[in-house]
Amino acid sequence: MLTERRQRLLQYIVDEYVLSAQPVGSNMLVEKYHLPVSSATIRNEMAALEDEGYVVQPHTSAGRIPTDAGYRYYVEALMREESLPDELQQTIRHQFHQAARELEEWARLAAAILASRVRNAAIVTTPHSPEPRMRWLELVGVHDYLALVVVVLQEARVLQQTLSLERPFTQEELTTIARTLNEALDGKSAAEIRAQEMRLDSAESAVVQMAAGMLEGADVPSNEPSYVEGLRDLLRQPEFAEGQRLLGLLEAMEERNLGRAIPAPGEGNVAITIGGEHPLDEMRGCTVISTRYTGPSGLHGTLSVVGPTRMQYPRSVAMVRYMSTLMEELLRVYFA
Amino acid sequence: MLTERRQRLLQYIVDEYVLSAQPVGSNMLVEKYHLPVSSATIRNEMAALEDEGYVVQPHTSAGRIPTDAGYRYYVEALMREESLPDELQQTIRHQFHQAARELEEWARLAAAILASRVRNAAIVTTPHSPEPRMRWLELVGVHDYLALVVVVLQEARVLQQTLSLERPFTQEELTTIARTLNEALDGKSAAEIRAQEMRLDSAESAVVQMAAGMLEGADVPSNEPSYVEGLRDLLRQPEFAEGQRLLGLLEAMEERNLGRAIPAPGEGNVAITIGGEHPLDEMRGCTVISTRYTGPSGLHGTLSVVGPTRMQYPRSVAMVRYMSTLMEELLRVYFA
DNA sequence: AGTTAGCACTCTCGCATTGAGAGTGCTAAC
DNA sequence: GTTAGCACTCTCAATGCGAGAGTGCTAACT
Repeated sequence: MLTERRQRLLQYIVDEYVLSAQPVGSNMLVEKYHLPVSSATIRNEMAALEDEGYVVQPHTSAGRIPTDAGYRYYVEALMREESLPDELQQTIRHQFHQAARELEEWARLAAAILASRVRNAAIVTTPHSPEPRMRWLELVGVHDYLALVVVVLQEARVLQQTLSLERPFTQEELTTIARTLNEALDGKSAAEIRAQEMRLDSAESAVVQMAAGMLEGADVPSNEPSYVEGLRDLLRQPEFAEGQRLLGLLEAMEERNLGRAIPAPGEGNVAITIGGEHPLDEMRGCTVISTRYTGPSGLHGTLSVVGPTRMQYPRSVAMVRYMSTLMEELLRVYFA
Repeated sequence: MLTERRQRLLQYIVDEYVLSAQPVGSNMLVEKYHLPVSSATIRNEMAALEDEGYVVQPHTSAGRIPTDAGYRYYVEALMREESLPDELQQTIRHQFHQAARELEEWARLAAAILASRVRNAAIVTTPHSPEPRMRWLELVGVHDYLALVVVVLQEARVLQQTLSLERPFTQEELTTIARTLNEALDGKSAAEIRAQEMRLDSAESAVVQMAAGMLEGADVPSNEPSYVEGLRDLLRQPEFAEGQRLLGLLEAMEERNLGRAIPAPGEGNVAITIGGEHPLDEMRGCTVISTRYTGPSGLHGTLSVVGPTRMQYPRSVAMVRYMSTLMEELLRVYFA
């Protein structure tokens, strides 16, 4: 447990370093914050903080910068949570009301706003349900032997897939099949569809199989549509100036799934993963702040900010939190 | 018009520079290519090439590197077009046959393969038609006052948009409206729909308006879904090592539309835009190689490779060309 | 006229040196 | 517990230097 004074000191160091990206020295702190002690005292205290592992100096005779543990302490104990100014809330709200009334569009917009406000990358997944249920099914012929299977989920998400037919079907035939199946499958989940006993001819059975597969596929994390915005802002950070650093991050974000890179907090919480706490090596040096937003009937999605560990924590947390409540509000109204 | 020897020389310089990213000197050329003249002669010739504007030296006493004009000459006159080895063609073909039979998936895969083979970024737009036509329309209720309008285009593309209803509608009512409209609108373009005289109640009219709008929106370039792959590879190029260079490019590619950054060649041609030939400043230093692939009934899309001007032209052109014919073949079969 | 050997010239790059500046840790005194 | 003072360390920018690369030019050769 740190003394009161060391806590304040750590807080100053983090705040300063986040702002300037420069190691923070004792003199500077005394002057800037009008501390009632001399720089020598501060130096003693900083040495203590270093012993505890909260700060390091990049080299002898440089100021201190926070370690991952330092940020962690800051986040847990020192950070005072901000709330967004009313006018900013209004501005953002306004941007949403100007946007089209589409779930996808909202997610994209949320990512864009988040990224631009925290000046880092943001990732938002569109709302989806853990157990997607069928709302509507349609078969549209592309040509005699090929049909498009269009599935609408209860969560107002539309999936499509192509189905090869074993013999020519007319559109009338397809429509008839779709109508029959629609009645049988309405509101059902993939598991329920597969469990259901039905008398089906082979074409119908193929469609049912495909529909069930589509439902199952819809909840696989890699298929969760997500929007990444603000990579530019990330590239602008001095941490990524050489570009090679970002390369690893990009690969981590593109290839493997975001799911592994981004922690999934419980509802209402904001998860903060700092630097070395990440399971992925490429994410060292990065902090991810993420939360989960939920809507009616199990619908949920994730909002995250990705940046260097040196990031504006209070502001980012406030933004993520606010965007989350906003998305939840929008979802409630949408599915009124 | 360059003499035969100077042409060869330019070709060597381009080939070498593309490979090594280092300025090319006279001695090196004589040795590596066993030229029947001395390095002094080569120096004279290179000075001449420099006068003509095809090469420059980054500083006195460095070798020469090609200018944009040099690359242009190379592309026009010197480059011998490669064709892809049969086995590579087979490999690629195989990758496509393993993929799902979806237009979107094909475009994504094409971008990924293109990028990985030329080690640069690749952009592929999904096939779309210049005048999209209605194939199918469906209305799915989300709740009493909200419905999803799902439109399937003839090109097997599915659009969705949300429609606010002025009074509560049951799903039966919605289905009836959709059925009526389907008959009236089948195969029609946005213009034809708007021109058509119909007796409609206000709900039907709202749906028709929205559908027409969706059709129109589908061909706006900014809505053309496109897949960008291989940004990693781009970042790996020494030209973009500092990262800030790429930043401009990323912005150009994200914000304004790709349409402006990417030339649209006539059918069957491969357009090559080199460095300063680009209208956008951010693209200086980059070459874009792109072609258009076409399918049945006016369907078309674009395949492009984006890289530094120092790029493997023959190989890239061959890849782009091959992927284009492959996409065309796939489209033909798909819409058989 | 074209080619070439020879050579002076120029520029980059890596390396070591230097001095200023920043910031520390330590000690001894308050 | 605090602090003044000071030696110490390390970075950073500037400077100088030598090696190396590659050129352009000239004069001689075919």
